[in-house]
Amino acid sequence: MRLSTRVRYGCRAMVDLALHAGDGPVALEVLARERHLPDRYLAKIIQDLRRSGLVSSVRGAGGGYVLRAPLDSISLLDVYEALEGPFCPVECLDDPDGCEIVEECVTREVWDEVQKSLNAVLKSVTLADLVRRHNEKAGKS
Amino acid sequence: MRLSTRVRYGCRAMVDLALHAGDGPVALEVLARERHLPDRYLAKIIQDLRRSGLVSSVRGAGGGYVLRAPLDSISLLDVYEALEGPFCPVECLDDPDGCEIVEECVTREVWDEVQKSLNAVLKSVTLADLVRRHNEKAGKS
DNA sequence: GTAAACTACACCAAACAGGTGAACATTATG
DNA sequence: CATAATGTTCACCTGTTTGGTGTAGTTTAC
Repeated sequence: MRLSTRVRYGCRAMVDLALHAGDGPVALEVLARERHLPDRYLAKIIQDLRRSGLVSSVRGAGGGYVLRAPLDSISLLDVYEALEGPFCPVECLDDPDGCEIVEECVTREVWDEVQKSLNAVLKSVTLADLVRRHNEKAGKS
Repeated sequence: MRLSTRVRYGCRAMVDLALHAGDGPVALEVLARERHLPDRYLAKIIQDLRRSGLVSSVRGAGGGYVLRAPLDSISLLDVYEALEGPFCPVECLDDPDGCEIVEECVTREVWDEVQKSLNAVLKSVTLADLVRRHNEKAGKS
C-alpha cells in the first residue's frame, strides 16, 4: 500500500500554489521546476485538480493556476480524493452487494476502521497548516 | 491505495485457522475450499506466513497448518507485515536520506501520521477479536 | 499576429498483481 | 516398503496499473 506519485506530486503542487497564494497565476512550468516534477505528467495531474474545482486555470500568456478556495478550507483529503477518488482499501466497502462471503465480513469492519482513520488524518491537515509548517522550518534553518 | 489480495486472503486464512484452533493441522486444500481462495496462490501466501513464524506446517499425510501463537497475541498488523513488510506509504519514511527536497518534508509528517494511524488500527485487532466477532454474527443469524 | 500559456488525446515501457504448472520432499498408514 | 496425502520450491505467464512522453491543438496578453 504505497501512496501513488500522483497524490504525492499533486500535494507538492498544491503546497507550492499555497505558498504563491496572492501572487496571481502560477505557470505549470514554474510549478514543475520549483517542485522538481516532470512537467507533462504534472499537467495531467493538475487537470484533475482543476476538474475537481480545487484550482482554477487562467489560459493564455501570463496564465497559470490559482487555488480556488482559502488555504484553511482545502485539506489533503480533498487533494487525495480529487486525484484518486474516495479512499477505499477494499472493494466490498464501496459495493457491499459484491460481498457474498459472510466470514469475510469479520475483517470488513477492520478495513472500514482503516478507511475512517486514514480519512480523518488527511482531513485534519489543511494547506494552511502545511504553509505554517513550511514557514516554521524556513525560520529555524 | 487498495489492500492487496495477498493481505486479504492471508487474513481470511488466518481467521480460518483461528476458528480451527485446537483441531490439529488444517490442510491447505481445506483452507482454500472453506474460504473460496485459489489454492496454489494461497500456498504461496501461506509460505510467507510460515516464514514469518505466524503459522507452522506439518508435512506429510495428515499434515497442514497450525497457528504458532495464542489467538490474542496475533494481530492483523502481524499478518500484514508478514505478507507485505512494514507498511510504509512513501519511500522517504523508510529511507530519509533519499529525501533531498526540503519542501517535500512538509508533507512527510503527514504520511508519517498516516503510517502510525494505520499501524495502530491493525495492531489493535487480534485473531481472538475476530473469532469473537465471528461467533457473535453466527449467533445472531 | 505571435508568443506564452493551458488542454486534449493518443501512445508507451516497466513494474506489479494475481495466478498457474510441474516437479520434488516428507511422512502417516497399511 | 509402497503409496497416497500432504507441504515446498521454482519457473512462468497474463492483464492492469503506474508513471510517464509526444503531438497537435486552443486561448489570450501584448
